[in-house]
Amino acid sequence: MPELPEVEVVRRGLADHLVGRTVTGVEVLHPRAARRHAAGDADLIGQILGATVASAERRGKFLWLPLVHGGEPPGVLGGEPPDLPGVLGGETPDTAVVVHLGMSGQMLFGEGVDTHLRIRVRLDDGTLLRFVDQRTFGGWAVDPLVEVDGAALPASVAHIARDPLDPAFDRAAVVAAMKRKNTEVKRVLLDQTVVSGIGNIYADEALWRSRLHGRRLASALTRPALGRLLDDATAVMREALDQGGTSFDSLYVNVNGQSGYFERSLNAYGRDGEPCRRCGAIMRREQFMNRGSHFCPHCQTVPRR
DNA sequence: CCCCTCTCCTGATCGC
DNA sequence: TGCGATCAGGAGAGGG
Repeated sequence: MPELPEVEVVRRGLADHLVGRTVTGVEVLHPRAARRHAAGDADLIGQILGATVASAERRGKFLWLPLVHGGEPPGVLGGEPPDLPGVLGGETPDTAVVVHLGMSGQMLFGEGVDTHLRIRVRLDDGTLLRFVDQRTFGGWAVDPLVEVDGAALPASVAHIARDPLDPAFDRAAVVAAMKRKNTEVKRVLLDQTVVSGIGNIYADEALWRSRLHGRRLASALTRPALGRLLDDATAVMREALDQGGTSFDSLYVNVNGQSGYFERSLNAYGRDGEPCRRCGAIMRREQFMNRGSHFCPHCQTVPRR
């Protein structure tokens, strides 16, 4: 399940391979991959074809590729990277391809035969970019870029809060927003309009580190406790990103398991029935929000309610 | 506005 | 061996 660290690994790979490249071919092979593009497959293709990728951006779990359209390819044909981020050949992008990996999406470079190939893009240097997605929860769309709070965001990403790795992330404001929520704290961690990038795995890990049960009410926790929880979520995602750099190939993220990180470093997710690494109590799993929640019943006491 | 439930999808796995 | 049921969950639509 790609959450912030896995998506950031993908973003870096896209930045390395796509910036300055011009799209010479696009095929949409499965209608669900373009369902978020309201104007339809043909329009999506038309907006990407011939465009040049200016950069590779991310907020939370959303990726996007700002596009420069028309005319001369920018002066990077000799391989010179653009020196102004987000600006290529003097043009400012006003649209972007938004990519969400959903549950199982992968962005892969090179020729390949994939059962779940959804979109293929040919680039001006001859390479092929493949969007492969088994469960089809992911997809692509082309959106106008809009300015929100000093950031240029695709319209469909405008409602997503900054993530903890964003230099402009406002920790105090997020803690205050968490405190205002009259709902269980795990819901708040997963609410991408409060803080983005955290999914089910890192929510469980952060709650374990903070010794909090996810069903505790956010509004009943102290601001310092909420701050520590946010810091724990940030730390676990940073550590995962660090390990992602070594245990994942930068372009071939295995979202279905078997990475070094998932084998070694998870303390909560998927460890039900095993001893807590802190106290030895047997970890438990319960249903919450139609998904699994993993916790230590000794370290993370269940609220009465 | 706020909160919460449901739905989309397909491969792996399990029990009979 | 086959087959149906269950499970996994990000995000948004829609209900209360």
